[in-house]
Amino acid sequence: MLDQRFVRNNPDVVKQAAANKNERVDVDGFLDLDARRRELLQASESLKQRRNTVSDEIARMKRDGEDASARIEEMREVSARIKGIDTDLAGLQDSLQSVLERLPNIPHPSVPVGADESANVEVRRWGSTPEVEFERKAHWDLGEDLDIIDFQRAGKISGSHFVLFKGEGARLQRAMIQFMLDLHIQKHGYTEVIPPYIVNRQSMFGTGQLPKMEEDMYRTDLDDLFLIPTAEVPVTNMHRDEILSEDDLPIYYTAYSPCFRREAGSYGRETRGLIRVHQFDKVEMVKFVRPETSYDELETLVNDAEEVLQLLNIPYRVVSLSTGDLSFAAAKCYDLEAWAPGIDRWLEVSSCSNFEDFQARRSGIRYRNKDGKSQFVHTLNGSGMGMARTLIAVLEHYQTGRGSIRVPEVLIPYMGGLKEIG
RNA sequence: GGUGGGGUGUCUGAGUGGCCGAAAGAGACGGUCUUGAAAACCGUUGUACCUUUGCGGGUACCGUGGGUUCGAAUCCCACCCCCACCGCCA
Repeated sequence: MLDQRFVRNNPDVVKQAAANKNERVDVDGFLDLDARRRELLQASESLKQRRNTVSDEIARMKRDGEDASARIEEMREVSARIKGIDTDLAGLQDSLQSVLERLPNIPHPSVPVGADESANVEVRRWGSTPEVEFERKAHWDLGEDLDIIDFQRAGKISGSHFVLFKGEGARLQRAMIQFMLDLHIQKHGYTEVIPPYIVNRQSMFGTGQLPKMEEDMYRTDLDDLFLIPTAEVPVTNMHRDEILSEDDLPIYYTAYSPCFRREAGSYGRETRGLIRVHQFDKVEMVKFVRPETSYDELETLVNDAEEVLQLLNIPYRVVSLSTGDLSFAAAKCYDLEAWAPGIDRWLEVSSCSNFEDFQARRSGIRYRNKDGKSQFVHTLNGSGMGMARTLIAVLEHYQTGRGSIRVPEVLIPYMGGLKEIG
């Protein structure tokens, strides 16, 4: 959420930011409501001041045994007027709030301006795919041939775009999760958490999924709870409505969780196999930091994510998302795209974002600085990595001419010494 | 699901209709003392919003939302959350 006063004083900045993010917002309507609100507020507050003064007077008169009935009668009227104004005011506040919570975050000046992903800028590239003398298979064929991924039965159990991993496929996935968590905990200094995977409405609002993305999430109607689309939600909300001490910062958390996404209306493009599924596993990293450090923290966050791919020896590129591709809450975002040689394309396997104080303001995450003043922290998060797609890259990259999959060096200990699948 | 207890500021915790934005303690910050530190003592210390060029002025906030009242942290209603016990399920 943006600061209301900031919107009032910088309407053009907000409009431009929204336009660059392809969001339709009614900033002028907001300014209108905002002006009317202040007018009513002043009226209400000066009446309340009068009421408070006279109420004190009434109290005094009663103590002194004087007759206060005339004043009481007068205040009865004043209170009625206040009530009327406050009702209107509450309506205005609601409208104002709903505009405000739909205003997207302002992109950082370093973010390339552009309509969509075609304006994204490649920042760097790492690794290479060795030439092979055989035709590489796509992961869906590898998965079926080796009997480690079962799309058919997943469809029967749950529906299309669900997956079932089996045998060494399941173990490989678990090994990757374990490896990533250990890396972030031991080498990068993150604290592991296992959060709830089902969260309430307020948590979804805090990180910015609501109100915009309600259609994209699974909800339990009876309790009005949501299945998390990413561990970012529960982990960021750990410190909702808290005031942290400056000494606590920065805070780094990493969490494994399954992620649930309805992906309403997003099919049609190539989404076969594991590319876009309703449930996948992910290791997430979340940071709470002092504002002045957040862009440096973003860089190290990306580096932490990159190291996963480097250790897996998967070629990838780092892309700075353009304004049009940037999510609602993000001020800046780098995607990590791994190369999948079987399907011959780059796959987004990680997204690392700085939200600045956008999420913190929505969810009341502050810290007390050295001067004793409380202010909003900056929050960041990044995947390290998203499992299904990273698995695609591993399968397609490590396949052999014999149809088997070599186990990446770093995963062998996590696979009980197994060096090859199939 | 039932019964009982409870949600107050950064924290602990008092307060049951007006003099309560709220005692007390802790913490934090500043000072005195000290070679330095600790202790002791003194002082300061909530947030948001409106208004003002500034000094300042004002309003609201005691889980959330309503209600009663001239006036609510305090009384009434509903809801949410936490704790304990019981029931049910694993």
